[in-house]
Amino acid sequence: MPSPVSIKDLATAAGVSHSTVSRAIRGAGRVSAATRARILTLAREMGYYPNEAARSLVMGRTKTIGVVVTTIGDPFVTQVVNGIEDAAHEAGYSVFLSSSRNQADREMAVVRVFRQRRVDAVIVTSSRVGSLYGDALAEFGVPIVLINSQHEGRYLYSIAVDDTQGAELAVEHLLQLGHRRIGHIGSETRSVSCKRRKAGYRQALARRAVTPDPSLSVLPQAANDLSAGRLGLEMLLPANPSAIFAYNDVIAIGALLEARKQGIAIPDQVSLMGFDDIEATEFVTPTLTTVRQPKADMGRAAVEMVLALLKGDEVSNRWLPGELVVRESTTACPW
Amino acid sequence: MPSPVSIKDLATAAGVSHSTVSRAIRGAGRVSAATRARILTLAREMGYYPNEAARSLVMGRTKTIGVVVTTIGDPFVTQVVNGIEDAAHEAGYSVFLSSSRNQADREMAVVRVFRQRRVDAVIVTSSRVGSLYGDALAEFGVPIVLINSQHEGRYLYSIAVDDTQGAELAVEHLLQLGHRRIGHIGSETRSVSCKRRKAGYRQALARRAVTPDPSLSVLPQAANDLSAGRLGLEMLLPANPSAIFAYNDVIAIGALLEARKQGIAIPDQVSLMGFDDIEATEFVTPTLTTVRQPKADMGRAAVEMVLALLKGDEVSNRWLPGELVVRESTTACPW
DNA sequence: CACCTCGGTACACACGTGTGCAACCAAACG
DNA sequence: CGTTTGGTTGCACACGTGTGTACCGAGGTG
Repeated sequence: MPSPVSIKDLATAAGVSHSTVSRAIRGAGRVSAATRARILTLAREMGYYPNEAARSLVMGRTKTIGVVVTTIGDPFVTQVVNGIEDAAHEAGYSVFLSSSRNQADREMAVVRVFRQRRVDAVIVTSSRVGSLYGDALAEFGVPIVLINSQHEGRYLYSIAVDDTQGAELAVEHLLQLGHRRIGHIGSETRSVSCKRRKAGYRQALARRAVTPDPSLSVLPQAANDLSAGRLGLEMLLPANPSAIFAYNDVIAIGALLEARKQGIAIPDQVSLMGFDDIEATEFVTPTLTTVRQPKADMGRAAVEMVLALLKGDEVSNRWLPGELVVRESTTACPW
Repeated sequence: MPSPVSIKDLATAAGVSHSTVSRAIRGAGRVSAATRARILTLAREMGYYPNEAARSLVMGRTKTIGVVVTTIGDPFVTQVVNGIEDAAHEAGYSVFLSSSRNQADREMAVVRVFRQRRVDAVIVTSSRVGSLYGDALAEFGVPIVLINSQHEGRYLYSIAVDDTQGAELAVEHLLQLGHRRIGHIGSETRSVSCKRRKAGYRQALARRAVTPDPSLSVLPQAANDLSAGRLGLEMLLPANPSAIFAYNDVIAIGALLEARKQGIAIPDQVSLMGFDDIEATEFVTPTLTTVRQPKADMGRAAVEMVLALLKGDEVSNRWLPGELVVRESTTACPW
């Protein structure tokens, strides 16, 4: 286990002072081309890699972004992190990944670790960002960007999908297929974005002068998983919808499974749409029509925002548009 | 943007030297209980968080693990990273996440970054670990643990699922259901584990004295995705199997979709199994019987191995057992 | 020739923390 | 009271890197 070669080792080997080496490596400063070339080849030969810890210490920055996720298992989070990592890598930043599991103690621990590590910025995906947690983050004093957060704060910046526009897109698609009795299954656990998607649903109906039927809009009391979709479908059936727009894909898939169980043909009897475009939409039968969230783009946008904030630029929150993805679960209204 | 409070600020505030503060914080060393308590409460009040970069510099370790994945999008990788992050967090380590995307230049860049950051160890998930890449990693001089790698090296440590045992489990399940003509769809792109699973398939058959039919074992020339499964099913149909064991879940789902397209009822006409237990197995219809890889456990095991290696312990490679998960896609042989 | 300029280099300090060693102090002991 | 002892604390250095400043030599100019 040979200890890594330091800038001093390199300096002695090259017969110069360590400061000359530093300038040669960084490319900045007045170093003769000859010396510079000699140092660079020597560095390669000796396998010199500048110690980022030391560099961070003197520069007062770590070139590091802390990313908090509730759980990496969430297929949505996964793609966002993908985009974050990609953009961070390009900008020369590294990513610390930590999951909070929605546990208060874990959240506090993550903040503490990030403070100790002196991350230059923090990106939080899909979290509630409880008040306690948010305060701790804000007091931290580094740029914080939230992605699809349920939190609306003054000192926090955010990137999110345009829930209203996305929902309008979805419902407009159903309207164009001739549907008029369009049901909506909401989500209790994600109230902010749920409210926005419901607003989009209403606006799309209003634009076509379809009077909304309250019995066509349900809010199952269940966790944000398949069961909410199953329950939602049951609640919706008495209202006799020809199409259903679910809050998200998981709920839509839950409704799909329940429909199959009850012998309801999708899309022949009822058209069905979700929101998010998770991977599983392609695995179910029929494949699920949905509104794609530009997940990787949202991750990239978060990094861009972080970089702008670090540069001291003024930035404002961004809402990225959703994109309609038509698959097999929607078809013309049979009536 | 107040710059973070340093150990010196705390020392002046407490009226002691910074070394006393250091000892008080770390708990080690001879400091009177009174002074210690005073410093600790003061630290809390002033919001002091020890700078890990400085600590790393003087301690010669970073309490950091570099994790390389091909892509975070892979649902398998996701769960492994989950386990890694969890175990690392418990041990006081932080995780640098980087994706290589199976691109040589990215792989080299990742190694370079990890060297600069002086990570204490590296964990690599599901990679080919090309020779170039592997050499660069080995020269790095820190413990390296591979998870489900296709690479067999002398200086590299590894954690993997027991492919042979898992495949035996799968085929034994089908045999118990009365199947005798059991087909197998392999994967070209992951030759090492594919070979092992095929061996397990053969051994299970041999134990029940079922003579293997070569036409029941196919190796579609396709990427490791749904299309391989579709192609595999087509290749297998002429051999008239009553059950199929696919190399993994994605391939099995591909076969499932193709079967539906061709009007073949699963499981009534043909039983179907995968391997891995990815999330989508619960979303397809029928839900997919499979062999679960203990993904999170594999991640945790990798961290344990890393910690042992850092302690200087002798360690040996580990194969974790797969676990049979029976769902709807398998049933008794109809013949 | 003296002076100035400018490119190249070294010296010294700083960043924040851990730690060996010496110094100090109080108490106990002779 | 002097000495020893043991527990607290400070001093100084180290870790690896960036950078302001000074030094030095060469070349140009008056």
